[in-house]
Amino acid sequence: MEENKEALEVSKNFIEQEIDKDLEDGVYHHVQTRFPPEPNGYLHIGHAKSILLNYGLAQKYGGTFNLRFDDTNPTKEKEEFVQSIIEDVKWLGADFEDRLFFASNYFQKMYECAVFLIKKGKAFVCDLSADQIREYRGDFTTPGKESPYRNRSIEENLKLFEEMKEGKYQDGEKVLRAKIDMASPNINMRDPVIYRVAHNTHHNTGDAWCIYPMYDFAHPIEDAVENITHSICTLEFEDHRPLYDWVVRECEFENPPRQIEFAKLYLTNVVTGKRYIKKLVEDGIVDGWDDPRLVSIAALRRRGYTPESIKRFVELVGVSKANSSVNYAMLEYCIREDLKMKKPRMMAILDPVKLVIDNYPEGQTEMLSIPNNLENESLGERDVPFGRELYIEREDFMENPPKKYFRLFPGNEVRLMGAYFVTCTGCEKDEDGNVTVIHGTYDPETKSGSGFDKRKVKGTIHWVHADTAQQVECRLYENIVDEEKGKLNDDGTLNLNPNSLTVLKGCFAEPALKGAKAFDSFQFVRNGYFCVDCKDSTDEHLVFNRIVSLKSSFKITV
RNA sequence: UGGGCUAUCGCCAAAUGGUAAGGCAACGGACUCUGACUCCGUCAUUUUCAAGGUUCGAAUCCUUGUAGCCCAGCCA
Repeated sequence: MEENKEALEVSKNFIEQEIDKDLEDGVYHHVQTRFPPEPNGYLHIGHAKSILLNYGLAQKYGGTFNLRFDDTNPTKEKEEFVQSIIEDVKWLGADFEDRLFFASNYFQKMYECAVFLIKKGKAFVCDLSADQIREYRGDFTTPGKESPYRNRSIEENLKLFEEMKEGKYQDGEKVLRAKIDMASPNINMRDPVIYRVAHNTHHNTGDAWCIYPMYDFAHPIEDAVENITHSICTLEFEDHRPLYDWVVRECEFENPPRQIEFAKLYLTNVVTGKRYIKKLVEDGIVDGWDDPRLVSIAALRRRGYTPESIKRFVELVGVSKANSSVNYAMLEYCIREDLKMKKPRMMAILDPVKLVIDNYPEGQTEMLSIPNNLENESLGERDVPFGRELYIEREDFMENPPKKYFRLFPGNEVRLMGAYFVTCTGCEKDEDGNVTVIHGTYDPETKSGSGFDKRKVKGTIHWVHADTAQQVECRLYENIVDEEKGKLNDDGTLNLNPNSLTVLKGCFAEPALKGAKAFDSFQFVRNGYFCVDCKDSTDEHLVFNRIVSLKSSFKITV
């Protein structure tokens, strides 16, 4: 038993090892993490990794986790996104309690920090245009030139910055820059802009400010103000770490936070990246941010993924600094794992063909009690009507079967799931040779649950009762992108899957799904797990045994 | 091309100088009232990007290469 426990214990990831070290060395005495999204879009599976990682660390170390909106750029941010992000983070189970913060609520503090830097001679107001600043910055191989405004007096800088704040200048006319090192091999350290003028209405602060701090200046301050210990972000910010450290040092914060970077999550066969998702949504290629073909949190939720399955997925994937692309099959595995014990398994027929049981009394209907989930008795049973005429899956019958075909063919006996054994006696066809009706006979002795064991059958098929079945429309969703990492091709195109949405009409479901209004949209998961569209009213899942295959791709330009 | 980072099975990923975990996928086989699930087995020893070196011992240390990712926004 104890051995088992140990085997199950996952080894610590590199971030946890770093935290252990910090705690041992007394650098920090607690752990405080945060998830700091900019409210400029919907969250996706990649964010889930960050959210669950940060929340998980806080939990493991007995610390707390904040949700903070990094809303320092009024031109991109919207209230709509704030709401959706809050909803998604909560749904994932990352409990930030009452610690919901906005970077924009720290604008005064950031302003004071900027003034403090000016007074220390560490920041200056620069009149160079954006283009000029770029020229002065140099490039990878040539060092930058110092701005002619770099050596203004502290008094002048203070006055000018105050005027920037008061709205005396147009957008782009002046900026505040940190005074660091124009010759640094790290371009981020070449006197970076830390405040710009932007006469925009902010979703939170309205028109209170017309100067806004840049990420590199704002983020370390946000972290420090919230007493964050470990500021976890993605790899592309590694080059910014020296600047992060510069800001917290020069602003003289006590117990400054520490930035640690990890590799983003990429999934094969999907579009990650807000930019591409946005394009797909705006071009109407998908139906919205929660279209089940996407991997936004909202889409995954609608598609039937549970928070637990996503959490499990993130744990399985692990954390490292190596750029990698996780196989989509891993995500599917996680949802199958989660669903197979928790959800009832009901029957539906996607491609129906009638099966008539000729020796079953005409007009008779009986209710069969079928377990909702054989592996989890606590999910109970449901009543399913059974009668003379049923629908079964077209591919569960073959007139001339190949070897090892265990389902229905003339002379073969199979079990109707939860019901009786039925032997195929033949079929009717139309003039084109398509099967229209299959005939069979059943054996009353073989009723499910009766303990009948005189003979066995190799195949079991699902069915619905023709008279009482619900006619439904099924939407089969595949991933929208059929390409590694969901990234752009060299020619600026994305490979899309033409069969990402297949609408099947004339499908039938058992009556128990009657309340499942949203049955009009459900999702192929893998090896037959389908779920009803969870958007509106239900989260029922169905089980099936067919696989939909991918076909060739077409392209769109993004 | 300057700087930063990374490289371990088809895909993730452990191993912190002591003799290559685990999961996904795949493939066998058993079981089966869902061809699912479950179970059992196989899956890095001319082995850790390559080539040298140090060491009793190297994925781990050193040297020299190679490949990939990120950076020249008044975005985050």
